Amino acid sequence: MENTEHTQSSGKQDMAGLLKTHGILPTQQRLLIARVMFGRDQHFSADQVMNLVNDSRDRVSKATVYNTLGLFARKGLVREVIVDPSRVFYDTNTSDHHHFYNIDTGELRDIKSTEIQINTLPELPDGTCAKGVNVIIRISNTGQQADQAG
Amino acid sequence: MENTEHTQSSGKQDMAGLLKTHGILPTQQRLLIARVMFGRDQHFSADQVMNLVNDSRDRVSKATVYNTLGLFARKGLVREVIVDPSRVFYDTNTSDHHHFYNIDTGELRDIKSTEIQINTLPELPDGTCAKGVNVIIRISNTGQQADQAG
DNA sequence: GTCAGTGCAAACCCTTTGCAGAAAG
DNA sequence: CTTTCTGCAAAGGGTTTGCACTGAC
Repeated sequence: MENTEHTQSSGKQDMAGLLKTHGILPTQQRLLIARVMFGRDQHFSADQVMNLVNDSRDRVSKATVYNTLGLFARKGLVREVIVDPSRVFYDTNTSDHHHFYNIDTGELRDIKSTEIQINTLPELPDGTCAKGVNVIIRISNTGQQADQAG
Repeated sequence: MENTEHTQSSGKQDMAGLLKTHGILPTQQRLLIARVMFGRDQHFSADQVMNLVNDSRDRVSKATVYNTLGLFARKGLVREVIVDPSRVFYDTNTSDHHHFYNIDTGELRDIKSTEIQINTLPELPDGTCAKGVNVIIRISNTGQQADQAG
């Protein structure tokens, strides 16, 4: 595979390269979605991506947004983040890191992997291998009271 | 088959007490659900609870199962575990601990809090307080290969 | 007797799917 | 020209809701 460095600044060409690098055929819709996601904030629900893409003059159908996000995740371009039972978030940061999840606002925020140091990891169940360690720190806005102490 | 007369007096009282302790009115259906959950394995989807409850001669409607699980979670009797976008798990173990999640089988398994030692925790965003730290180690059965190559 | 809880089915919401037409190579 | 992708709308599956009935106190 060609090494197409993605400088994140100029756009269309780099994105096409980025997609190809990940084994993804860079169609028009996929480029739109990729450009929208890699150009801004880094956590998106499918719905947010839908809105961002369709704010511009171009448009992509809902089915294609879902299919594309699933494809990106499978190919390692983005990472799925499961913190909310009602929707999946997609994170353009695929490096090793963790998350704050604000249960009041739904905001998702990165924690650098260097900011959480895990000393001991348990031994894995027999016949399994680790696919990833996710730390989620659920936070809420001070002053508000949840039902349960965590 | 199963002995459906086992908890007529003693189990019922304990469960009723447990519910009351958590500020939950111990109705018949809630007792059934609590008895099913606290009597076996410790991670349940709503659907599993539904099946377990309705295996016996008694029955509880789907709406009541969902409402009850939500109530139990809000009252701190069980803990919601969010690891799978397609369903919520309820954990009868509310003490501080973490989870293995087998992405192949969907199996959820406890990790004692003593088995994971976290050295450094990041500082919280302004105006927020921590509601819980969840560590999820996603595992898969050895030999199987995920899609993510590039 | 009063008020909360329950059951049913329909509503909801996010996500996936089937298929015909369009685009990519 | 062949294969893959896209769009639409409908289906799916877990969860929630509205309302009349039942049960708890």
